[in-house]
Amino acid sequence: MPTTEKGATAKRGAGRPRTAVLSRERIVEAALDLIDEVGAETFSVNLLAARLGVRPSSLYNHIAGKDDLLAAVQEVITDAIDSTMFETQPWANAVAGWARSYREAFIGHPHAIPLFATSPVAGAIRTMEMYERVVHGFERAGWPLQRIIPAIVALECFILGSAMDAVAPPDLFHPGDAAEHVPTLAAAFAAQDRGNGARTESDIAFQTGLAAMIAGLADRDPTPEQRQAPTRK
Amino acid sequence: MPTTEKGATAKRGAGRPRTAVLSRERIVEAALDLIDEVGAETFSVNLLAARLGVRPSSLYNHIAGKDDLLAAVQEVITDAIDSTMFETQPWANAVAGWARSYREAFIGHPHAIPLFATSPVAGAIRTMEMYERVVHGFERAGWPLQRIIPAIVALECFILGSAMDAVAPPDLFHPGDAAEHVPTLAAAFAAQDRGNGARTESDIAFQTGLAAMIAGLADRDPTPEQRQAPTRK
DNA sequence: ACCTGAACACCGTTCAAGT
DNA sequence: ACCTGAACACCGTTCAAGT
Repeated sequence: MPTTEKGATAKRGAGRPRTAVLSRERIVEAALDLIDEVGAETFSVNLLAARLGVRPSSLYNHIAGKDDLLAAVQEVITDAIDSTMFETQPWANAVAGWARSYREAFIGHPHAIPLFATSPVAGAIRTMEMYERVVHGFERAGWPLQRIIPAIVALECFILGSAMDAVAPPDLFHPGDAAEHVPTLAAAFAAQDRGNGARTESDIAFQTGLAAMIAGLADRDPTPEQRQAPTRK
Repeated sequence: MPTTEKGATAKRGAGRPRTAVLSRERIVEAALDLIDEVGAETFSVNLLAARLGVRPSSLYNHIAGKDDLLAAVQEVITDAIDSTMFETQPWANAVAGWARSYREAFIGHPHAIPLFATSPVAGAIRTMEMYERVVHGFERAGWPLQRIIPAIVALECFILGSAMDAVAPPDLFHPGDAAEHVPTLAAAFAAQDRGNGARTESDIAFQTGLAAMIAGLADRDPTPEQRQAPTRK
């Protein structure tokens, strides 16, 4: 309903309209909505144009092409990641909060994950600023400078992998008919800890892995802060 | 060179050839080769047909469609994952070896990772057998049954995320022109531990994260085996 | 400046017609 | 049974023509 403002339903003839019906912002917004609805592989420029009530060729007055459009969509998503906790909280808490926010930003747009996990962040200034805060948080916690980037990259690998997992069809590896051939797997599957509340299996695996990774990172490279205040219960 | 056997260069007329020029196996093999070469998004059925010296419609005598073809390609890749170490080695060593093999199987076919990370493994019997071995290895190491699946899922999230990272363009987050605005990030980037040998930044991040995760998992849920023989140096 | 409309070379898939 | 060839409804993109 937000796309209809004033008589956008009437057919437009050729030529420049009195007031522009498109803008880069409106296009990027609609693209993200469409990706969320139909998925990255179903998404197409033609489909987006139809959704905007416009000819496909019209979009090229505002975007350089599909790649340019997808890069803009990516920035919208990463803008939702909260990294301010690195300025206020102890290291382990900040990492945990940032990781959760990071994962949730991509879970909010599930279909976009495989689209962006491998594409570069060329010139995304706000994304850089996020990393600045994160690195600074590690530094203040006493981490030796040369080990910060590998630790952050490792965390991101886990976070993005977890976001993909959260989006995958549930019970991806359910033994099903083959249960007799793989009895131990079937038993572990049936017995698995599913938590007590609204947490999904993917949420539980994420918490398990995140806690393990933070503990392992802190343990392997202990800092004064970590030694005096181990945050795991 | 393995695709040319006997005069496959000559043009074929219409009608059934004396000996079949295609087979499901040959098609799947060629599809994986083509994905490796041109990437998942450039890959197309038409392109594959051209590579096989055949009309696109010919493929549909052997495959049900593109989805069926990609599922078959996926099984070829996962077959390369070695999980036998769970039958011979202590838990931490087995997990580390399996994880490395898992990551390498996907790194061997980089362009296939985003293609398969979210798609189901419907009826892939050999994949199930791998999980049977892995779960059994956890069980023998003393893991409580209900915690095994979440731990394995967490490991897989990290492994697949790491494989994607290994494939991404290097220095994805290099500050570049923005170095002045993000001085701490720039310093950490310049100082980062790049190892001494042929290891890439992605390899180092993987080893960092894997060691942390294994240590964290063992520490959080200690088993007799882990307590008596901590394998981290 | 910003939209339409026609065109281009693609894409995955179907199906009748050949042998 | 297994390939060709023509056809279908798509895809991303370009560009002249309108206003």
